[in-house]
Amino acid sequence: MYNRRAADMRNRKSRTLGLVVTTVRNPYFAELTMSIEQEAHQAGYTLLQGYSLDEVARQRRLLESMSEHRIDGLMLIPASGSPTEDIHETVAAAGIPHVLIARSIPGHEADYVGPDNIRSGELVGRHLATLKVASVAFLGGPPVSTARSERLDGLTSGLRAGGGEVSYDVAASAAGGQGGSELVSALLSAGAVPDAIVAYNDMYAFGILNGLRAHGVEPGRGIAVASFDDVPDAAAQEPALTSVAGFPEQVGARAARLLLARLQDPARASRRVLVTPRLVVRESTTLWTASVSEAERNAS
Amino acid sequence: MYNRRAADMRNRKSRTLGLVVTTVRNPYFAELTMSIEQEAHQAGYTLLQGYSLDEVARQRRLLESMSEHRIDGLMLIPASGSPTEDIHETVAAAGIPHVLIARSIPGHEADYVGPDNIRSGELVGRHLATLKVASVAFLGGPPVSTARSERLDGLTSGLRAGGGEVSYDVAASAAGGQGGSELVSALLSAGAVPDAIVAYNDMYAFGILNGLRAHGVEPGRGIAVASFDDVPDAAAQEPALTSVAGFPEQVGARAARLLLARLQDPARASRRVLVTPRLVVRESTTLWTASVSEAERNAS
DNA sequence: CTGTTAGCGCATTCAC
DNA sequence: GTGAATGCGCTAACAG
Repeated sequence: MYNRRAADMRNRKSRTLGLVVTTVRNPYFAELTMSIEQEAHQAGYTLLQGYSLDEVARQRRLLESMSEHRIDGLMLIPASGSPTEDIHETVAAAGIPHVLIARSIPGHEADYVGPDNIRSGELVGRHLATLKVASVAFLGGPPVSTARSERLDGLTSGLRAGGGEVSYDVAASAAGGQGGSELVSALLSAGAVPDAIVAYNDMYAFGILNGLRAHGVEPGRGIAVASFDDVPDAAAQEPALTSVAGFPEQVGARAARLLLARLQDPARASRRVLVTPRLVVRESTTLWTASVSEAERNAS
Repeated sequence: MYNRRAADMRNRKSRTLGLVVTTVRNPYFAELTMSIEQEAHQAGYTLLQGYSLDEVARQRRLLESMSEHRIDGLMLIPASGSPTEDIHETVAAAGIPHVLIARSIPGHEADYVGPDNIRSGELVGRHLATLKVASVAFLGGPPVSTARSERLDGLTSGLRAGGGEVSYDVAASAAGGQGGSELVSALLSAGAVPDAIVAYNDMYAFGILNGLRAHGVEPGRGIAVASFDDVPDAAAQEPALTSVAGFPEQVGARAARLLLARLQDPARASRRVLVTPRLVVRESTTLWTASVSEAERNAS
């Protein structure tokens, strides 16, 4: 049987790409991963995959290992708090082209593909403003993550642009390994009862829906809930979850193609590709609208 | 930087393992995959991964590609209907040790690790018999799959062993690309109203719960629903889903370790490892019990 | 056009 | 002990 490795060694390439993601437990990343594999396989590359579990140490070992294995290029969803040195000392030092996905690394110049988190946040903010929501809490997400801060920034500016007064202001609490349910408990038992909760992503939102119920608050009606990613299960929640679609297949495909393009032309300027998001409005926020209008009718 | 590929070529090894799964959209396989990666990485191997999408043609291309890349060993969740020739002509011909996971290939002698599907089916069968369920429909799953037929066989024998009379008998309909919701529609509009529906796995079961509601049947109370895998979301369903836990982390870890052991000793006899399942009883079946006792009380 | 050779980057072997 | 040659399986360049 043909030994491609020997041939590749002669040609000084490996026909192999690396993909490091944090986890594939999140359906968004699962979809992203499958999309990338499709694209890579179609282009004649095989995929070396690893999971960082969002731990920089593990990520570093994976990057070293993949660099030693001489991947031709790398796609990486950076673990939160990834030091730019880790990338430099491993892949960059070995001259391996790479594209960052979904999260960028501050101060690290590189190709990037991800959903447009700022616009995503704005979409949610404007929507909530339309509902006359007066206080919002932002819950969940890795403590340090560009995706998280972008979504939060977008949310804030969207609320303002929508003309809503956010008196309670956007209280943001990140997850130190906690799930949505625990975050809600912490929020409510601190005495805070916002009109709406915006979750970092659907995984947190699902926990938040349960957490609210556990505290006797009817999710959607008592407190509006919105989120990001629009994973398939979002539509199946009770109440169905308002979420901003992030199109993981598109993000994955464009990331893979961007890397392939760079392999052709290593000198090209680094690009930043933002996938346009779409807000999908469902009961978890519209129910709250209804309750407000009711209250208003009662008041007048 | 150290070039492991050159070293490996000299040593006639690649320190690389292959993993081919059908999809990682199913959380069961996602967990399995992550568990395998952990184990492989810890043993100093990197993982070449591919998704067959349950298509034999795609699987074949992946196996060829991985064989050419000289993986030291392979872990495979066979696409349904995989011909044993495909394995032989690719990995076996190249002398690559491999272990099959979750599904076996009839007539193919190889290491195997998976949940004990027969016992899993029996657990569900006995449970339903206890509830005095008199008719059962088995829905979903790849048309040809050892996992599916094993679960079905176990279910049937479990129902019998539990002393239940299964008058409606176990009507089994496999999924030709259809989801749980469509399968329920087909079943009900054919005039069949079983006491219980057993799904091939949780993914189908989730669709079935929705399908039942769409047809005005309250899932759990009107028709009991049980399933396999016990994915995290199973407990979060409304009603919470009775399911047989299949412990994907355990299956993955044991598969990886079995492969690593074979790499040490290629001559050893092939083994068949079955992970012991556990039935997790929840409302989707216990509600039905309640409704039956009520009906009996009313009758007497 | 077909057959031979040199070298990709290592580890192993042999000579010194 | 240190240092130079050999070969893993290919492909490209070269010679016949």
